[in-house]
This record gives sequence, C-alpha cells and structure tokens, in this order.
Amino acid sequence: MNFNKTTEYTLRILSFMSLNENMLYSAIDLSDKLKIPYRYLRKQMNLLSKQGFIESIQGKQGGYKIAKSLTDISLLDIVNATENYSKENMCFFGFQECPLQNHCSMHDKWGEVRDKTFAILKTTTLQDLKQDNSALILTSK
Amino acid sequence: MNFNKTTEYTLRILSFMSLNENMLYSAIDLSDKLKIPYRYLRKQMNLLSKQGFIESIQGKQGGYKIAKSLTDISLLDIVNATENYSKENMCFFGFQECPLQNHCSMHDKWGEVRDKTFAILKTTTLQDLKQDNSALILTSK
DNA sequence: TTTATATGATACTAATTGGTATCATTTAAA
DNA sequence: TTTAAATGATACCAATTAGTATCATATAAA
Ligand code: SF4
Ligand code: SF4
Repeated sequence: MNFNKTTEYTLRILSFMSLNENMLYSAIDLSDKLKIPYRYLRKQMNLLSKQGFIESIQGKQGGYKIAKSLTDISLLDIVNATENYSKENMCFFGFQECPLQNHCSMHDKWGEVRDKTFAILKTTTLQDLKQDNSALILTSK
Repeated sequence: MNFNKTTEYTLRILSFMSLNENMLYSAIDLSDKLKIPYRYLRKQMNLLSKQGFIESIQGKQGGYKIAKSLTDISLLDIVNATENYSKENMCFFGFQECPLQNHCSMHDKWGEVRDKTFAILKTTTLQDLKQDNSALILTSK
C-alpha cells in the first residue's frame, strides 16, 4: 500500500510460495500467477536467495522454495529486505533531526499509527498468512 | 514519514507559514528556516500557488502567504496535492485489482491502520497544528 | 552426450522523482 | 527612471527505482 513496487512484489511472491512450503516454484510460473514482469522477478528472486529467504535449485526442473520456517519470516523482515522501513525515520515532517525542543502534536498522533503498523508487520508471519488466507488465495480468480 | 520528500517539504512550509497567517514569507527565508533547497522550494511554491494553497505577491518586498482559512486546509489536502494518497490503492499486496473472491486477512488488519491514518490526516487542519505547536515551533533550536 | 529448461550475474534502458539553472516579469525603493 | 529584490515559467541535470537484455552456468531428460 505505502510500499514500493519491489516490496509489494516480494510480499506477493513469498506469500504465494508459502502456500506450498516444499514445492519448487519456477520464475516463469510465479511471474505468470502473480502478474510480475518476468525479468524483474528473476532479478528479485536472485536477491531473495542471497538474503536467505528462499533457496534455489538450478537446472532443468529447478526453481525456488522458501528457505526457512514460515514462522520465522515476518512481514517486517520482508519489507526491510527491500526498503528501509525503520522506526527511526519517524518525523512526520521529514526532518532528519527534530528542530524542536519538545515534541510537536503530530509526533504522538502519528506515533500511534506508526506503532500499530510496526506491530502488525512484526507479529504477522508467513505462517499466519498461510493459515488465514490459503482458502482464499487458492480460489483466486 | 511514509511520504515523499516534496510532501514533507510542503507540510513543513504550510505549517510554518500558518504561524503568521497574514505575513508574507519570501522563498529565501522559508528555504533557510526549513532547510529546503531554495530552487526546489521556488518551484514547489509555484505549484502551491497555482493550486490555491498560497497566494504570491511579486516584486520587491513580495512573498507568499496562506490563501485560505487555516481551518479549510487539512493535512490530507496537502498530502494529496503532492502525491496520490487515495483510499483506493488499498491492497496490502499492491494489486490493482484484487485477485481473490473474498478478502484476505491483511485486508482488514491493514485497513485499520489505513483508516486511522486517513482519519488523522483528514481531521487535522493547519489551524490545529498552529494551536498545538506554535509555542514549540517558535522555540525551535 | 546432447538438448532443453531452469537459475546466476550483470549491464543496460526507461520512468519517476528530486534538484539546478536561466531568463523573464513584477514592483518597491533608491 | 533606474535598480535591486522578489516571483513565474520552464528547460535542464542527477539520483533512484523499475524494468529489459544478454550471456554464463547448472542439470534433468531425451
Ligand atoms: S516532534 Fe514533530 S518535528 Fe520533531 S521529530 Fe517529532 S514529528 Fe518531527
Ligand atoms: S483482499 Fe487482500 S489481496 Fe485482495 S485487495 Fe484486499 S489486501 Fe489485496
């Protein structure tokens, strides 16, 4: 939603792949199912592999599979793999360093949203998504 | 925070300018006070002027001032002037069209964050910021 | 052993966003 | 009336992100 495209792609890919944890998914298949440009997906899978989210099997009949336990991959992990979504860039007005002596009113107001966002991302794992969504995703149009 | 730089700049500019509603602020002064690149700010002021947020007085001793009542400019108005922050791009996974027959679990979970965010942006006006923050901002380092 | 099908690596191109430069125009004040 | 200080318009440049192309490598199966 507020993420960049690569993050959105990655969220889709890993969610989808977690539906069959041990299955090998080929890039062309993922690209097709998830409507992600093939070559861009290839590049991204490469990174995800290096980062340890997935492992790849080369050669004919090769593909990718999730490399860790689903409970060990939170949505925050995924988001942080592709963009900097840190709690540190917290100024509503985008100041690197707060120019005020005390907090402005947006600081706390927005802080609530920020905290809730992080809580959701941090506590939701691929396992949760799998459990909650499998039926839905499997019946996708 | 999750906004692009232009949005952050604009939030700073208009918040700052609302501290003295009727004062004329020059571009160089704003650039200096708010740490925004002068020429970029100039371009942005131009747009804000065309969009009706501010009005400009040309010539020597000229400058910019807020063009509307502070209560009539919400943070959502400002954000929407510089980026597309619509409720419509609401899919957590970035799908343009939802591929599912029913909602996935993130839809509602994230919806709460989204709704709260919009509520804050929509209900907070420059007048609110002025009232809440003036003392703080005026005592900026 | 050859071929087809898969990923690895990396360079290149395109689009978007952020930032600069230049010159014209306006207007208060010297 | 001239000058200096301000904005208007717009073209240009730089950085980042998104997307494409190419060739190398691995491997199952014909
Ligand atoms: S107090 Fe306000 S200006 Fe300072 S860091 Fe927080 S949001 Fe930004
Ligand atoms: S239900 Fe899930 S996949 Fe569909 S639009 Fe909502 S968040 Fe996106």
